[in-house]
Amino acid sequence: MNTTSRAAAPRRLPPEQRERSIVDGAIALARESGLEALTLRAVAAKVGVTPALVAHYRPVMEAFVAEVFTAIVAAERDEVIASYDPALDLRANLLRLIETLLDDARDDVAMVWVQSWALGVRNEALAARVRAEMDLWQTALEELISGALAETSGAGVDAASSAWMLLAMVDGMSAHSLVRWAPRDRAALARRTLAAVLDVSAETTAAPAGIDR
Amino acid sequence: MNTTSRAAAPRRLPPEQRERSIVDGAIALARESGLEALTLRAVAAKVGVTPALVAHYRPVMEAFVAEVFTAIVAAERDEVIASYDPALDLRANLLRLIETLLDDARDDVAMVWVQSWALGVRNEALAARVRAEMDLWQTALEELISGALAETSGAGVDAASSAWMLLAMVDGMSAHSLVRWAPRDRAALARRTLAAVLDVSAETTAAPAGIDR
DNA sequence: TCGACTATTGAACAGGTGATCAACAGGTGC
DNA sequence: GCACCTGTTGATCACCTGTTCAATAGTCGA
Repeated sequence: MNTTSRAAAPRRLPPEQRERSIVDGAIALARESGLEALTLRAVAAKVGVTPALVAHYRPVMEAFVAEVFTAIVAAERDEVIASYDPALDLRANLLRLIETLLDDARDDVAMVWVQSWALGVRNEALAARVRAEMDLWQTALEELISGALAETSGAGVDAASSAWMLLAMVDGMSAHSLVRWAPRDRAALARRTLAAVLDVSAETTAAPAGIDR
Repeated sequence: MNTTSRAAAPRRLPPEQRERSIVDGAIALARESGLEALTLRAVAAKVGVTPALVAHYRPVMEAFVAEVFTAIVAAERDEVIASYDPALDLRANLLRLIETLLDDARDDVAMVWVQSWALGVRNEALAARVRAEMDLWQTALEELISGALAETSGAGVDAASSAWMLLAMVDGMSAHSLVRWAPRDRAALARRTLAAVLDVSAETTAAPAGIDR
């Protein structure tokens, strides 16, 4: 009932099925305990097989870590981006997006990201995947932002660098949350973050909850 | 001429001197290769002594890592804060500060920070030190920012949350730099970052324009 | 039913980690 | 010059890591 959550799998599975089982187990493990917890033996225990079998399906652990990273963050990105609500304007959607990314419930993915930057220093395969995923985030955000700027009167604001700043800010806050260093009101911070990035006066939203001063 | 940069130390040293030698070696090693490289044997090799001697002076490695972290980032903070130039106004000083923090030359300290967040998940002693250092940064920045806001017309901007955002943004960019994901012009980004945090129109040069909505 | 194919295992390897401790040896005081 | 004190070492422990490979055993087709 702890780490060995999955019962020992049936003795012999078709390769595709076993492979999926191992990859899924690794993804679940990384979500729970971070990318650093992805050891051959830990994955094997999680899935209920021998370390040698994990090594059989994923011979190079470094590459496996990179693969798991991509699977996790790509899924998250798809999910977050897909939660776009056409009924709302772009600015409201952006705010929702930031709130989602800063949500405590996403601390598992935050841990994966932070560890990916640290591990990327010595795992170049991982670093390349990290850059690719960040490019995708940057592109997606830039698109949303330039749309939001067009809605409001955001002339003179560079959407690309806004996206860059937004990513940096969200990622920085994620990193901080790993050591539990966070401000009291994350929602207020999300609004302030958006305002800062879109370079508008702090209180645009007519403040249903005044941010304070 | 490589990692064993220091010649083997004289056979027997007074404890304070030996201790300092070991701590200094560990700090140098962490700067070069990150906190994760701080192993008993690596530090010993760096200083030119036996692993057992390192363990003798620092019996618990986890605590030693936390200590080295504090030494490195506290020194950096002191240095950066001390480079305040009274001849310039506060905003200019803030800009210089951001530029300094984003400078490539500080990638070593950036690596220490990012690894500290990742390691802090499992090293609570380290996490506590990290929070303490971040508090000090936050306080120092908040002071500078509130001063800058008083100089210019920064009414309505909350200095505390500005400091928070600035830290997040700088830290996020540091994390990104570890996997070499960075924009071309860091100086321009520093200006844009400052403008965003102080909540002023994006292009202070071009559009001193009215902040609309 | 039996053979072939192959998924899976157990065991071992070489290398890494932090930590411990009896024994050695340099320096100082007598 | 000798003895004590203690800084320092070498060896060893238990445990971790990824990787390899011969041997086992499940399953399917003939």
